[in-house]
Amino acid sequence: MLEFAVLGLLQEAPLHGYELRKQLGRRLGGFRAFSYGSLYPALRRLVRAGLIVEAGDHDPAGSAWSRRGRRVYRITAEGKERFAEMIDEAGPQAWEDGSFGIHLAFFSRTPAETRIRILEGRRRTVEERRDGLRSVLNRTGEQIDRYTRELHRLGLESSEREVRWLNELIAAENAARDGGADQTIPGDDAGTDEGPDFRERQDETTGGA
Amino acid sequence: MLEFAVLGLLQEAPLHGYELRKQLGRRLGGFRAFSYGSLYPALRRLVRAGLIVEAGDHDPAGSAWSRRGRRVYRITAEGKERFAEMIDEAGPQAWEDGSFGIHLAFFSRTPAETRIRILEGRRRTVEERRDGLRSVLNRTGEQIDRYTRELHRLGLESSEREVRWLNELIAAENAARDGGADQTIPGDDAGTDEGPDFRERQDETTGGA
DNA sequence: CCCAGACCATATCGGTCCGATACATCGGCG
DNA sequence: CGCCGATGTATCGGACCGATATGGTCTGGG
Repeated sequence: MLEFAVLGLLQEAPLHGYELRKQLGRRLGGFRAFSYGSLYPALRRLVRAGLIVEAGDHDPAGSAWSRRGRRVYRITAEGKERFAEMIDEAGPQAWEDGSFGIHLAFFSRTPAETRIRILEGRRRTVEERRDGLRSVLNRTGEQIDRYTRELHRLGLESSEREVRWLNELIAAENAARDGGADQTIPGDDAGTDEGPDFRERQDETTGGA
Repeated sequence: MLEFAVLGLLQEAPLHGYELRKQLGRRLGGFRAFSYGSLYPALRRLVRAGLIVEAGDHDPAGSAWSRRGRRVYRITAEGKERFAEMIDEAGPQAWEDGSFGIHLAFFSRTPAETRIRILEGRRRTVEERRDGLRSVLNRTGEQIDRYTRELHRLGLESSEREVRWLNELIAAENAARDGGADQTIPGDDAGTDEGPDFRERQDETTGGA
């Protein structure tokens, strides 16, 4: 997953580790974060696989200095190929929370068809969770712990909200496909849906910013 | 974290690995899940540390059979002690998403004082994330990717929602402390708090699907 | 009656990722 | 001038996941 994200970012500009991590954190909006303990080994793996190369130190921002010790990486042709493959391989794991966010963060490099496939897969996942929670909350009159119940309630609201959000995105994708290059989200008529709010699942971690 | 959860669950009843995992998943409402690859080694660790012991196979449900091969664990006195200590040690990591959910799932075994400390810590964490996202969304007119932006929007809404949820819980804790044994969530007036805090409390049901 | 398929149950292995930490350099600020 | 905070690379131990292996037991259908 990290490797996928790195490949995606390097496609836009050559970067060094430190910067890569910051950008990634920003891009994912705290949805997921990666530590150096993951990043540096990943970079080495990617170099070994020939998907990226260590480039000379061109400071991309054109700043005056060229710090010693920093290693700037650039994506190779094989890297771009591999990235495209990975998008295409987008399977069930892609709708499982962590991967979903990362895929979404690189959606502009993803064919529309795949985008919809991923969004719908994610929706299915979240709907299942939502239904499970809903039935648990409805079923039991009073056998479960109050705090557990609150956790369920938060989870349910989150799922409902996320489904709604996904419906908006899916509708926008369809509209864009049919209509043309429209970028705005339609008024709403994702319909069929309910209330407020979302929430992610496990993980999440902090985030930069 | 897993060890904490196991200790918490075994405090209610002796269980074997498989059942432990199911209960844990239910209890956390999908908020977090643990795999056998984590669970079994954890159980061995806990046994080695003397916090739990392998008990004879009393089928707790009183079912007729007593499956061969299953290993039922019971918490020891040291285990209970350790669990209490762990609750007390609840530090910053406890408001970081994963741990928060687990702590909350065992809140009924947590002293009210600690409960509030954890809830407020979590609120602080979420508020920071929320504010970060909010400023990112406000600041940039049009420099970031549409999908990234959507991710941010979802994150922001969930943070806002969670802060509100936390405020309800905190208010309930305070009310319970002042008032008495009241279990219901009061109208609301966490006071001193940020912005728009109205909220309808309708019972969802959401009809549909 | 027997076998298939679903669920119960324990266990291990390889791998990803986190958290802490170490160690340098650089730019300011008092 | 000395210290601090950000920049930057790197490693190590450990937690946890996902796939997989290996069996046992229950249920039901032909």
